[in-house]
Amino acid sequence: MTKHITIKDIAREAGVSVSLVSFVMNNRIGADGKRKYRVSEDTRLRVLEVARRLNYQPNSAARNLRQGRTHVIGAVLSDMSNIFYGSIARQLEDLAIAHGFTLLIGSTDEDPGKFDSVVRTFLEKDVEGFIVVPAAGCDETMNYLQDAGVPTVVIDRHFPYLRVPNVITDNEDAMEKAFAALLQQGAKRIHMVSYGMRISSIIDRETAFARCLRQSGVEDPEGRISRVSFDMKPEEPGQIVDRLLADGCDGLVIASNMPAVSIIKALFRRKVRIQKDIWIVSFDYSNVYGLFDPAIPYIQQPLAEITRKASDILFHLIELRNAGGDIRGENARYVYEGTLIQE
Amino acid sequence: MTKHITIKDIAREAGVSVSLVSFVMNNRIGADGKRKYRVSEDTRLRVLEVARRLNYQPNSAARNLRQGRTHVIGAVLSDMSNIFYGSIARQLEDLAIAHGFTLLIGSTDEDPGKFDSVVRTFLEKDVEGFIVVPAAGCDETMNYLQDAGVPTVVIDRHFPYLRVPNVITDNEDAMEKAFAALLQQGAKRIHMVSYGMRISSIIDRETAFARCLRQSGVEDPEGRISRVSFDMKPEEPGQIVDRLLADGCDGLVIASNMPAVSIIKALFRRKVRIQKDIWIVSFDYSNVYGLFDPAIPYIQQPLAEITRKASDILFHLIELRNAGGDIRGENARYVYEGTLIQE
DNA sequence: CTGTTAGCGCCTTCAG
DNA sequence: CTGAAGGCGCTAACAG
Repeated sequence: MTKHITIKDIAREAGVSVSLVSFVMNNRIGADGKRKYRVSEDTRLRVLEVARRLNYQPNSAARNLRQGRTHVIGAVLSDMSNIFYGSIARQLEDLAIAHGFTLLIGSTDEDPGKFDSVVRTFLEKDVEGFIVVPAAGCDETMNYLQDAGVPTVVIDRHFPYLRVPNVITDNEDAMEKAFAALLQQGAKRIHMVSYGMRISSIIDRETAFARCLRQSGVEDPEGRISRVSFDMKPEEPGQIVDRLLADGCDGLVIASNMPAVSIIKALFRRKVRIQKDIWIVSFDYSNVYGLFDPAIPYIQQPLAEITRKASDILFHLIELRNAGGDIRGENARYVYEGTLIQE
Repeated sequence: MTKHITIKDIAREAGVSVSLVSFVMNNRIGADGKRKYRVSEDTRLRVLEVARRLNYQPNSAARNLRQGRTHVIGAVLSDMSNIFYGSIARQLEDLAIAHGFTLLIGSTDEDPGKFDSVVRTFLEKDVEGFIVVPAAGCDETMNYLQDAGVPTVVIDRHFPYLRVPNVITDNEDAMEKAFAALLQQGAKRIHMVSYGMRISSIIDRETAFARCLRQSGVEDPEGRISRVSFDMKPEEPGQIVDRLLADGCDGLVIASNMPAVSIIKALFRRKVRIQKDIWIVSFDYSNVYGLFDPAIPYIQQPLAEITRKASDILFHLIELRNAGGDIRGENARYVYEGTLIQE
């Protein structure tokens, strides 16, 4: 059992008072270039020396209690074992560190119940703010965060009735790019494989897809959209592929990387020649796209920009709030363009 | 700025003392089926009602300070945007929640400097224990954790000189299985692509590979091992593949999923027919393996068992330590078998 | 069954 | 430039 060293121990050892130790430890240089506290160089060095010798570790619980701050933020994501969210988590981690914060990460599995429980847990840990990917049906929790004035930024999706800052990709525009790529390949009978989840990113992609189809003279776009569930059952991809093939589909947009992998495998097993018998364009990176000739193009979201912007906003809100401001009402929306990539 | 409700507010509102409120909030039922504190049902309900009405949120900083516990553990991993570690992180998250803990996750990028800085940050946040994937060269930090008696479990790798509990896959055995699969396919000239990092998992796989080769009559196994760096440069895979092909390689073990994807892509671009001109067996899951016929077999590590065992041990150590025990010296080692999977 | 009280470690005014 | 002292919110003796 390690006995924890406190500033008291240091004070005794250095022959000064606890407050002096505290002064030394927090002697940041203010905006005016002057030090916050005036301590003689002599005692400063002595205290520092003792602290190092005793291997002093400040107790954050005490500091948190005293200052009402934790320097922790929370990221509430869909599932960090999915590479898309794993990358987001990783980038947010680096950004948090750069701002002197620590990042808590929670997965919701697109379940509003889990979403709520992650948020409550993090709130109990006194996170100072959130970056969230809201699950479908989590309105109540989001409203709570908004009403409570907890600094929160929504990414990846938008929430029409929610007045919080929002950073996303322009999904309708992205779909138009994907669709155009298929047309250019000469695809005549284009289908889409989407998610059943009613979240804005997916809905926007579907909306744009339907519009594109109509512009190509298709009257019933809905008949060209197949949907898989988030926790994909093993038989789903095969069933969908059979339906697509029966309909003579020769061009396919897939709305996300997870279903893309499954659909591509199902096609592969049926000996369908990908990028020959059927042209595919997908959303979000997967390492399988490069294994075809030509490679499967995909829409790349500017995750670096998105995470960057989101964390900038969040840290700004946190500052604002700590300065006593009311942040409710801050609800700017930032939309970035996706890029069609072909490896 | 939300005014925080404290037990004091509740006490005033409910007309009782703060301690009674505290009793009510912490009135867990002990192992003996009896409550820890005796509070009349009447006041209990009244307090609970007021707490709910005022939307009371306990202040964890104060609680942490008082009890010296945070109910937070840290996972120090290589890079959570890699699916292998992302899955581990995700499973550890669920296990932590199940034990009433919250998980902090940090990435090291296999850099001992980052490793150290993540550990220090988490220590400052008063984590109660660690599950770590040690980077090569992080001995100093690990020694510190060991000496300080911080509950720590090492996974994925082992550290010969370190006396902390360890949960890993039997990598030598796994390599034997992988090698046997290649022999069975009739491969005559077998190579290995490995990582340059000197971490035990990789070393063990290389050792077993060399042994297998020698048993097949190859005198210079080292000449059959190519190594890529962790932050793989774009040209590396192509250069390695060219070397393999020049040597007439017809069987290949790849020591990890990340290089596997790159090597497979490089072979693909050179029109080498995978599982025909050259047989591949890999380690750890990737979704590209299933896109070949037959699928590329791979060694699957029992991550669920490993994370489960590791967290069981960790929570046990934490309990022990909180009961005043000295946990230094606990250094059991648990080794699980990998499985050769072919989709 | 209920109330009083003493800190947990730290920061920060207020005096000297 | 330095020291003393109060208190952040909560828990756990200790009294009643």
